[in-house]
Amino acid sequence: MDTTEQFEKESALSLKLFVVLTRALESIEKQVVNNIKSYGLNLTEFGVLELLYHKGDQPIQKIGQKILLASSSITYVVDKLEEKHFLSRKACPNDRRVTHASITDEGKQLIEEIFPKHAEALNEIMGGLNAKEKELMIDLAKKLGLHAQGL
Amino acid sequence: MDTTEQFEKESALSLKLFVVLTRALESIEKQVVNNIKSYGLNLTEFGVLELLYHKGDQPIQKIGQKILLASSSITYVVDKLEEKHFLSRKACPNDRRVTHASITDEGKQLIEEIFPKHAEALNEIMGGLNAKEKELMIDLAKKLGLHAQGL
DNA sequence: TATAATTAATTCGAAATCGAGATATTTTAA
DNA sequence: TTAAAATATCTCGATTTCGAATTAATTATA
Repeated sequence: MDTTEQFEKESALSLKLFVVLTRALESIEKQVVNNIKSYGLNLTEFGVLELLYHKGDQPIQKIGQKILLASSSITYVVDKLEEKHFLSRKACPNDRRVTHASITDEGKQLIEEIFPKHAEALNEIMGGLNAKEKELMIDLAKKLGLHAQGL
Repeated sequence: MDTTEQFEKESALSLKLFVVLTRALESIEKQVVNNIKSYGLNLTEFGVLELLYHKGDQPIQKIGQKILLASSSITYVVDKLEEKHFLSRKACPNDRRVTHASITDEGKQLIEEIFPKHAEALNEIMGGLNAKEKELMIDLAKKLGLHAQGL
């Protein structure tokens, strides 16, 4: 096989991988969203609350980095969660440009209720793979993500 | 290891897989979107055009099934593409409920220009994995997606 | 120190997506 | 054969996300 052919084959694989991954994640997310929306949250809101619950108070801008969301979008999501009383904004004493988002007791209570069910549902949704395969896929996804991120 | 412990471990893996996959695909899509938007298309529009180019005319509703989009959203996307003269609607002679979407010459020209570059870019974006790993991941993603879809 | 560059959060308008409901047509079944 | 159920598309209003521009505060630099 010459180099051109080699390259064609590799490209076809990359394309295929992209399509298959996209479709798989669409199906998975559809399920997850369904589970979470019965608690009045969307996936982004859940992600933000979960982050605050497990990692503690965060500068608003840090949240955007972790959830991969534009700064204007975080403002919007934090507004929504604040309206629902699941988090509160707290001025940062060191740097007056910064606002911290902090999960409320009500928010904690919600996450403590949702999270185990979310984990269980996710486990069913991911039931197409066994433990070994999941570990394998985690490694592959990490490699893939790291490379793509660094471009 | 007892069954509870087993289950906890499996759940943790599922959770991790979900997070890692989501992050990876976010990074990948960000790159792909950047490449495509320089041609005035978003990812959905590109997907629709590409489908029509490679699979021929399609009933509007079929498009939604393949791209995983709500019927109201397809109407919107097809409107956009029609405005840009990349596709046209054609009444179905057999079933008057149905409208076919058909790629125009202008649309074909665009896809013929974009697609090779898209494939090449995607190949770089996916450069974190070698061919064997890609094949492996394709299989895993297929399994995962099929199972999630069937729930 | 004064000025310039950077950073954090917000506002605003536009785009993309959804779900519920409407309309037209076709298919099923009583 | 007619009435009921199903199907395809579209309209409409609401939600979520984005990018560009704005404001305020901090840090770097001349």
